[in-house]
Amino acid sequence: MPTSEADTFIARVSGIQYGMLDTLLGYALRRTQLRMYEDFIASLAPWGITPPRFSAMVFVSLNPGLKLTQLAKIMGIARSGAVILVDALEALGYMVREPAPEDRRAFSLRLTDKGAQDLVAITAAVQAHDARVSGTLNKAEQAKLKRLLGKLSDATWPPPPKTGPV
Amino acid sequence: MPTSEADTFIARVSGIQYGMLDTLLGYALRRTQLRMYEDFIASLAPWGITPPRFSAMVFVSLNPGLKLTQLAKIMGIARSGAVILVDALEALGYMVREPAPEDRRAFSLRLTDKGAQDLVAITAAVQAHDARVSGTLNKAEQAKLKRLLGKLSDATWPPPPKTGPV
DNA sequence: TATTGTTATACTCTATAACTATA
DNA sequence: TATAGTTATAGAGTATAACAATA
Repeated sequence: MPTSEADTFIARVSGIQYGMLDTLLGYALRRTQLRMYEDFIASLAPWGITPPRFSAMVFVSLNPGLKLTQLAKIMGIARSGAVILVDALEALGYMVREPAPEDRRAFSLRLTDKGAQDLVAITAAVQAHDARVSGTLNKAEQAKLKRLLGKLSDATWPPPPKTGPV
Repeated sequence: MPTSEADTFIARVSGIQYGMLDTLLGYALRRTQLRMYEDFIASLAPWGITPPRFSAMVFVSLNPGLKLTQLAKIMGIARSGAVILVDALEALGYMVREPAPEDRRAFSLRLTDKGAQDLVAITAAVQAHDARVSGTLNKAEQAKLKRLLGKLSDATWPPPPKTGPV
């Protein structure tokens, strides 16, 4: 959420030269994502839900019995990060660790009843947020944008060259 | 850059249900931006340049005499963040604070000779990174994607509703 | 030996608030 | 009084590394 001194939203400032920044896909992506992330936080503040927490709830909801290590892998974070994430969702009363029957080292994750119930409203709020922001574009544009982002993020990219300063 | 245990890149895991996450613009944006940010860091590692540092160098280069407070506003960060950013660029020998003639409280920022020189190579590396990643899409798709992102991020969004848990 | 979850620790990036010197 | 830059401090979020229990 915007705060007193610093707006996380990178508003365009008139009279300032942006130069080649305006030609970069990465800069456009960064501006958009930063602003949308901020709107997500503001929209979900009543539930204490952040984007990673929401993703974790959805994954556990649709893939019950998920282990911490699997969740970490799916979300692209370290296991220690998954521990903290699950701790937070447990503290919110949304998730629990249960002993895994087949592996006494591991825990199976599942949503609590409260978690499953609240996830309905949370999901609706997330969808409303996403639709409200997307509403700036028409339906065809929204579909096009999602398709292009999906194509870009799922593609194999050539590795960065090993070059550097002379 | 990918590390031993945790890939920051959120790779899609087969056999996992993603549910409505795959319908969200925000999720697609997050996945793409995270991966591209990581590629930027890897590509610019030889110079110690991160996306915010690059932006700051470009802004100061094109808008010489910029004050710290202005830089903070342009970049959407707090003044204390701008201090740290400029400190880092000063430590790299790329930027200096100069007394502002018209206001003895303020500093004018400018690039050092080294900063201006290296910015040429750095800019080329950034453009190469951006083009390499964008190369997954054809030229028309790249243009379309940038246009849609620009339209989305520059638009005025309706504010989040004040609703919450019952 | 390898893996699971955990803890300890640290680093980055961001923020707020209080301070100082000017305006 | 208000503003520019600074400093102190803290809170997310991320990481690595080492550990105990179990495979």
